[in-house]
Amino acid sequence: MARTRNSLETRTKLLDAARDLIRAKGYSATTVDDICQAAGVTKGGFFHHFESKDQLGVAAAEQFSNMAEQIFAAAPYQALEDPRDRLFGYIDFRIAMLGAEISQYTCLLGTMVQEAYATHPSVREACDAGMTAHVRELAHDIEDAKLLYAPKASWTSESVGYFIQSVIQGAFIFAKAKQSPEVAVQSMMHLRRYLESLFEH
Amino acid sequence: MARTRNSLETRTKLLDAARDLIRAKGYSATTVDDICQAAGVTKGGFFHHFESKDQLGVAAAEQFSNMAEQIFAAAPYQALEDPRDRLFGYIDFRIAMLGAEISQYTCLLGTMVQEAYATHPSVREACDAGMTAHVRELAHDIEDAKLLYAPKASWTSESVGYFIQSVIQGAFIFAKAKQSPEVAVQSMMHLRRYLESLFEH
DNA sequence: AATTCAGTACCGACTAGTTGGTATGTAATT
DNA sequence: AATTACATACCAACTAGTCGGTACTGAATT
Repeated sequence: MARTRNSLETRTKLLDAARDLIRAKGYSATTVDDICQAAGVTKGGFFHHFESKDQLGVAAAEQFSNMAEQIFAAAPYQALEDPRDRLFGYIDFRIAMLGAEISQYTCLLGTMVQEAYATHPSVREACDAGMTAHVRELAHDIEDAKLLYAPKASWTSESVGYFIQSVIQGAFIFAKAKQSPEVAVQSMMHLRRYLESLFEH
Repeated sequence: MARTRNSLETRTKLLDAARDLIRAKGYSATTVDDICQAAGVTKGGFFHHFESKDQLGVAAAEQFSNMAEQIFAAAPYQALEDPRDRLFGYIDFRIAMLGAEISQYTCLLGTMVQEAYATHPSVREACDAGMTAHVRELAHDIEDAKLLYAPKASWTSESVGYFIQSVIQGAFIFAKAKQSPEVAVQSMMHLRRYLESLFEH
């Protein structure tokens, strides 16, 4: 394997491997050796790029957050002019994602923070930062939609953003438990109905 | 240390220790030695009661499920006559629970299944069974409330039951990420508002 | 009532394999 | 020549699980 000696490429390979393995097995059960093998790198290479396993966890959370931002920024619904339409576009987009493999649509941050919140502070913080950033992004459209369709409503757009993410995270748990996205899809449909009720008049 | 030589008591101690440790650190990060130490039992004692760590995981899930059933069966809202009132009683009860310590209100099943779904089939199954049983219990009241207040609605009570649990599970993730139940409370308030909209006329 | 004895509950030292991390070497790039 | 980007070999601590042994129990036998 006369691999091109490309630092960034190796780092990315390690982060991608970590993302996939942690999504499937969790943070603790994923070993550094697992990640190295999946990325085709040796231990020495791993610790050249990351000081510790925890630091890799933080970096993986950051990379996942960036990847998510790009995916949603590039999604077709962003072209819609009405903020309410963009919001429903987001929900429908996430429902459509449930058609892929479980390992493709679950959230690395939600998975990691469950295990790490009490024992790996830096990882917890990185997961929180990533999820909060995503909610903030969403909250823009919610706020704009509120001004147009529900200016007098008592709820805050931020809380609606967190509610949406809670439903999605919870739906992932059931998709994993049932090994099928069916329940998750139905939950997201309920979520959609609720959002419709918030913006009707 | 009263050397009570009581099989059931020792087993319960092990299961209680497992429940608390796994809720805090996750399934993989919780070692058999951890559990033994917390329960005041040696390794020999542990493996006298459980064939393997996985089997303990299954037993812990079952015990947690039973404990939950008892708690909700004994909750004050069960005395209400109107099924819709009981449903809102359940939601309010769960919101009130968020006032306790994080480690007291999070769900062992949701925590375990995230890590175990792909790698520990027996644990995944036990978690699924426990969560499904809880939804089924909830769905009774939802069904009765539907017959009274929304007989023509197109949604199924089962799907509403799963939706409720999804919100709750997702709320736990944010409580862990933020180390505060604030967001979780607000999400459950949104959930309550949605349920109100389902049963109004 | 005392003795036997089989079974249960538990102990703690041990093992084979795994863990995150390190120390050192070396070929490629700058 | 110096630095970077890895590879290899290694380690101390930890991992789930084993195994021979011990203490206690309760029922049957004496």
